[in-house]
Amino acid sequence: MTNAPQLMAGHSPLPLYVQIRDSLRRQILDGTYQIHERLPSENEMMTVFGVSRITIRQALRDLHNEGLVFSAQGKGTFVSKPKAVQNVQRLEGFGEAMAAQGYEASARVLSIQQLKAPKAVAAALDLQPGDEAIEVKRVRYLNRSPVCIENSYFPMDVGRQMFSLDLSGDIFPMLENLFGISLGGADISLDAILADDETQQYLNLKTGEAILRVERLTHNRDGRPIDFEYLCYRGDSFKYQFRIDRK
Amino acid sequence: MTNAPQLMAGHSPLPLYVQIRDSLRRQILDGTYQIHERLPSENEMMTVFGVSRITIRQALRDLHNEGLVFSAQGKGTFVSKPKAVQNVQRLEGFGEAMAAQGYEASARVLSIQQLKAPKAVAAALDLQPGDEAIEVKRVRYLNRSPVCIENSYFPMDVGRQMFSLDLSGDIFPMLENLFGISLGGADISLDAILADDETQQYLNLKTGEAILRVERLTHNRDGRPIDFEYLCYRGDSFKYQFRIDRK
DNA sequence: CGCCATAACCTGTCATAACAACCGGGAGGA
DNA sequence: TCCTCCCGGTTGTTATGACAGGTTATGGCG
Repeated sequence: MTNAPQLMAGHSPLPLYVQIRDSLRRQILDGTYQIHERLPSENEMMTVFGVSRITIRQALRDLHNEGLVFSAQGKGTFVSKPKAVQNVQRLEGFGEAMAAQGYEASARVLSIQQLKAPKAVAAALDLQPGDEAIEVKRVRYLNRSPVCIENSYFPMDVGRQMFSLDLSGDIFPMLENLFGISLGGADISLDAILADDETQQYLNLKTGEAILRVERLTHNRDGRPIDFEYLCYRGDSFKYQFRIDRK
Repeated sequence: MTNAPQLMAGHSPLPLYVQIRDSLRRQILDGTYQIHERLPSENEMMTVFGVSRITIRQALRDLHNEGLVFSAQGKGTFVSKPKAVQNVQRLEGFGEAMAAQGYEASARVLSIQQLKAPKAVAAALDLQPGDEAIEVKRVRYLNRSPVCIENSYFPMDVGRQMFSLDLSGDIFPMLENLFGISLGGADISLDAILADDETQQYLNLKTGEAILRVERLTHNRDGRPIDFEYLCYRGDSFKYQFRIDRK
């Protein structure tokens, strides 16, 4: 068979524009459409996929937001992007991101405890002063070398359930699948600091090395803060990459 | 007069959905609609603004991409945003970003010269090995304190014109307005390093301070690389913030 | 041959219409 | 009283049709 039609009409497991979007994305990523190559016009796609223009445009709009294509009025829609960086626009946990790039990622739990939330944590998680929270400390390994210390704080109703779970894997999929929390977005803040003693020790650092510190506050889809973390990465072995657009 | 209709029919200066989007954004930012408050339903907006549903949805879609609102099927569309961080999803130069937050930003040019592009620069700008490029070195000040050293590299056809310009302001608006380049997006990469001697000197640092290093490759709207920069920020006086979404 | 008008094609915007899926509450039955 | 079912409201998806405005190629005219 060919590459396109037969989008499974009938009762619709997935929206048509999702199927078309994913199909186009696959063809872009596997090189069927090369960089700067023109995609078929919206009209052509209408007949190829057998849907209306609005559906095609919805698929293209998503790809545009992902940075995979760009359009020029009067000319057409073209494949834009060269490479990897890409999907860091999407909220991913450390392990998810690394696995997607073929690294072997693991984690070791240092401690898990219930405590009175520090002021910054309480503010971030929208707690009252004096409220308690769950703290999870972990070390992250990449190819068996320690690269990151992770301090995560959860509100009680979320964190309570963690004492009985295996925390050596990724927490995001756990929140979504086991706890049924739909994650929405995250506010991220980065700066650079010098390693303190504890960090130095766990990351096998010499005195006075630079640390890339990430503060990440993750919300559920309704905007409620779910997870506030400090991530301290070895400056010499980790880069944080992403892509943004102008206007 | 009221706040809504009369969207200037006729020949259309701006698309309707842009006017509606901007109007809603203004009302969200000025507090007319509070956090987590439900916006009028799409049907109500249709009659209020006197346009069709597709136009309303296009406005809401943009606001959703900006992170200002979120929708729940069967319930409605709600104001999400917590606060500032927000618009860092947009590509902005240092001065633009700081001015938007009310800081006094300035820059001092250290040098501008034509040279053979270093290997990493050539790769980023898509140049042949041996090709020349223009290098601009500047120090960035915030409220009169130095906070950042900026090394920018431009391809010859873009950079050549810079020798005769005032480079103490922002370069992005210059590229757009004077050179007529439409900027598209940027790939950004962050890590942490220790200050070298030159950086220490220009940023008034003691020995061995942490530096937040940003590599930023900015493209025009067609995907051609235009500007490759290394930005070295004082770790103690600058944070890089942004927001990302899951799926 | 060169210039310009025009046609063909493309994306951008917008209207109208319909049905699906989901949420909340109220009515009605056990 | 409590549970269930249904209905009205809301967003999600999709079709069809139309016109505006930009780009490119073609072809005719000077």
